[in-house]
Amino acid sequence: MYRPMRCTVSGMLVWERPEPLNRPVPAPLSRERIVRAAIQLADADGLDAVSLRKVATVLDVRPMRLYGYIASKEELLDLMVDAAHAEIRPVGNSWREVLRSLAEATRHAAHEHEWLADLLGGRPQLGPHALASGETVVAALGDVDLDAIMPMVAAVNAYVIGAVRREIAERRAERATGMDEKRWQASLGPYLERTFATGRFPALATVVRDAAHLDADHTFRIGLDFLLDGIEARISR
Amino acid sequence: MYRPMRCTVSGMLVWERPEPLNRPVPAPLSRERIVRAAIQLADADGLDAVSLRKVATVLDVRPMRLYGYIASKEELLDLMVDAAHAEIRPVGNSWREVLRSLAEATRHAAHEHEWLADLLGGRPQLGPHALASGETVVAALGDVDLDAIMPMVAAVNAYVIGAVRREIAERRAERATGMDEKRWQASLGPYLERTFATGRFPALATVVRDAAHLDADHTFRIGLDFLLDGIEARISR
DNA sequence: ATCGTTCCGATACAGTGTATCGACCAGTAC
DNA sequence: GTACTGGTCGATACACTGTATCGGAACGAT
Repeated sequence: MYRPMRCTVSGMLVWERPEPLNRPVPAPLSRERIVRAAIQLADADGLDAVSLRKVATVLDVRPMRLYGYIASKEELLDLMVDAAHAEIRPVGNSWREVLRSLAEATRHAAHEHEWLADLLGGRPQLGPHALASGETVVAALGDVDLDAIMPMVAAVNAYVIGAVRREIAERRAERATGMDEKRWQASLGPYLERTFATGRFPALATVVRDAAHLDADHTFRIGLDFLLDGIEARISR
Repeated sequence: MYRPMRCTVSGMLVWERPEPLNRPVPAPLSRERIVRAAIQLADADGLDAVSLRKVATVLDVRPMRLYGYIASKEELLDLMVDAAHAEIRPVGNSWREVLRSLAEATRHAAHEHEWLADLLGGRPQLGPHALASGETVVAALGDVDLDAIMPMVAAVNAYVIGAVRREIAERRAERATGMDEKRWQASLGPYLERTFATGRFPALATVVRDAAHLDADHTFRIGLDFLLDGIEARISR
């Protein structure tokens, strides 16, 4: 930017040298661009692929430049999580609809950004978009007893975080083994089979072998229904 | 070990040289010792303090030695989590007692090993101790409909994971700010106050300011009660 | 004694987050 | 025009990470 044009490469005068084509004024840096670049990397190759150097490279900038906008990598991760919260917009008329919508929207966001599962619940979420989600939910719970609101929302959030984490963890495990051998029987099936064959976990073996296996959607919704039913029972008491 | 004793340091003959004092045969390496060392580091300084080099140093061993016992750092973390599951021994006679015990025991373990909160739910837990916990729980649920067991346990586990994560995250935030300024009003209180003063989150502000604030124990138990109530309603239907 | 074979672990590599500080800039005074 | 100054920016450096590689030592067989 401040650098003087001392680049008379190969002796050509300015008049002969063609205008540099693809060197428009690089869009000025901003937290938003940084976070977008980081999210793009994380979406593509997972959270481990997010390094300040790679982010800087994507933005065609030197790494230390980023420290003008964020104080540490952790802050960048916080910003990423808050950006994800921008996509979580619960809707609904009753408290039950809103809480269910909150849960589904969070799960949906984690499906689109698997790295979110690694970050959710890891640090307090106080960014503007997270607070906006909270505001929407709480506002829709206007007819609920004031002291009951926090516990309700906290419980639903806790359930969602745990459920989504396990879901994503399993999805990754299946991808890691199942990609190689079509069915995820590859290494987990046999391993469990062998382990159960030892007879040390008879009850567990029975459940895993004989009980109905629900898919991820149903499992999530059943747990959520448990919770919402329990909440309903308590607040209408 | 195989190295010949070529260390006639300073020319003293064997007869004059004192026996090396604190060099007993180093207890033979084992996964258990490695995991214990890793847990010791994590308990003391958090998960980030666990590096293969530091673990090796604690065991007075060269880093690459560890790869004879584990294939990657990730495996070490898996072993740590399974070791933690050894301390999770749910008890109880009814399904409700057992599930509550499972939840409380998991929470207790995470309080003693905060790093557990970072790892819980991050990967499928299939180690022997984790399976043993599962076996205990499932065995105590013998009188419950077979197809209902998995969803029940999964829901409780999901809730616990999310609740514990948030709890530990908040505890850390309080420690980080509160240690410096006695009360955690240090930076969060004022920040929230300022944010709410903008009037953009009126409903949230009302709840945070006017609603009763429960402590961590109550919050956890209330959410758990919601869930258990909901489960009870469904299975006795 | 010599040759394979095996396996251990020192070294090396490619990468990380970030502290430091020299270089360079605009602005001011003369 | 020149000299100085105050402040900012980012190249370099540092300490550290997980792990691939492969020279060489140890051992069994010939």
